Amino acid sequence: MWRDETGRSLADYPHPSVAVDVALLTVVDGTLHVALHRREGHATGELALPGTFVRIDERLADAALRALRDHLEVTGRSPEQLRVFDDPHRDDRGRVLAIAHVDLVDRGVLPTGTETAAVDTCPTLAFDHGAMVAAAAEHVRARHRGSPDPAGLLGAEFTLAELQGLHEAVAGGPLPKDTFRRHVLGDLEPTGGLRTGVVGKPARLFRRAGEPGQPPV
Amino acid sequence: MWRDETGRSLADYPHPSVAVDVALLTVVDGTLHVALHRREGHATGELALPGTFVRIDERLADAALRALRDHLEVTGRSPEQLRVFDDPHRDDRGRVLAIAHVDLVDRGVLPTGTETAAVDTCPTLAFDHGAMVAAAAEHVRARHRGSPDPAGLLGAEFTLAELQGLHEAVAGGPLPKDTFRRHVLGDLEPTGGLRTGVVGKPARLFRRAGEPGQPPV
DNA sequence: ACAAAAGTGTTAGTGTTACACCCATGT
DNA sequence: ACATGGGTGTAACACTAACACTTTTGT
Repeated sequence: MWRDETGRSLADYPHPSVAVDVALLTVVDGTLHVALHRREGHATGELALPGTFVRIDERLADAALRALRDHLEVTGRSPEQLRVFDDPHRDDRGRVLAIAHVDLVDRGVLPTGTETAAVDTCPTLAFDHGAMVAAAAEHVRARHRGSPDPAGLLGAEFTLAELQGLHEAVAGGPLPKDTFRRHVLGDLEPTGGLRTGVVGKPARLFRRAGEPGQPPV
Repeated sequence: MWRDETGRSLADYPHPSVAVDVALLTVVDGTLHVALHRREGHATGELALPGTFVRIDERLADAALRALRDHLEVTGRSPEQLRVFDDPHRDDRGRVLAIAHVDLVDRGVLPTGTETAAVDTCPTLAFDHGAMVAAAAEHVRARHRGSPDPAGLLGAEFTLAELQGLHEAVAGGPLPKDTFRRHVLGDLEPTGGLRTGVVGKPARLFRRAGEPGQPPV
């Protein structure tokens, strides 16, 4: 264990606690929602993002996964770091830095009954979690403007209509059909399959370019 | 002071220390450089970014300013948060999370004799500071692709040639003159002044649109 | 036959790139 | 006069947005 010239280790100096919070976004009824839970312990009953304190030997990503597991019973995702929230009074238990994370998942990975709220009409949340939700929504919206289904919600194969539905839900409004198709087509390749069975012309299936599927001959 | 049900405060739980590090970028000889210093105390003699531990009641921005003042004698800037570096073994004194920051300043604000290194051919640095420099360079390059002189290095008035020189230094390569002018012209307004005295046609002076100068009648 | 959904042709407008050239000044 | 650096005209090309249309299915 390292000691400084006065014999103290790093932990002997007073320093902020560190928490992670995760804005787990999902699409419900065609609009972007965030998964919430009701706090127990401190601030009992308030709606909040799943979060936890970072243990001394834990990576941020692992702490974020632990928060999702403990508060929402969700596993196996990979939240992305957003930024640090550092208002000295954001938590009245003491000085706590919070590192906000985001991820976007299919509704199916949330246990039935999980509480969610639309990101654009979010109720008051504990701490500064409202600001985190806003930052998270802005983040995923920016990513979805740049590439088709960056979070891989749709699985390996999907139709252009399914993809457009997802992007409209994320963006929070309708997108023009023809422009949207031509915009994303460059990043997709047809699998050759068709989605059939419903009324209307069968839709071609696509996958993101450069993914498994048939490897090139 | 808040206590949990076992009578402990937050500080009684073992938790990571938190540091800030600042990649202070500047332009030297037409290329993007980063200001460095030689460490004293732990890791004596190694080249590193200016950094410091965050005090328990201090905001990240204030800690970053303190690091700049103590290690580089630079004051009055406003570094921007980049992201958290959290490898558990990045500091052999114990568990230390580092929140990297960036800023871009005129060479003139650095005391003469300040050590700098070109970001693209950076020597080995202490901790994971090499990765921070790479992230910082990518960040300012992205910002400079989007708007003219976002850091305000050039002051209130400048010619298009001066602006282009700055952007070429940041980008790390030449930019086509005519395209560059037309690209930035939408975000600038002419002040009416001319830069004269040197050989060649006098250059018009510009300012960023929506800044002091003459207020509209 | 008809509704529903997929998919395309076309056009107008806008932005990008690069070539070439003209303009105003100091020496 | 001429070198130096500032500034612009123009044409090819690509991208975007919107309209209207054709195609292929289930009922």
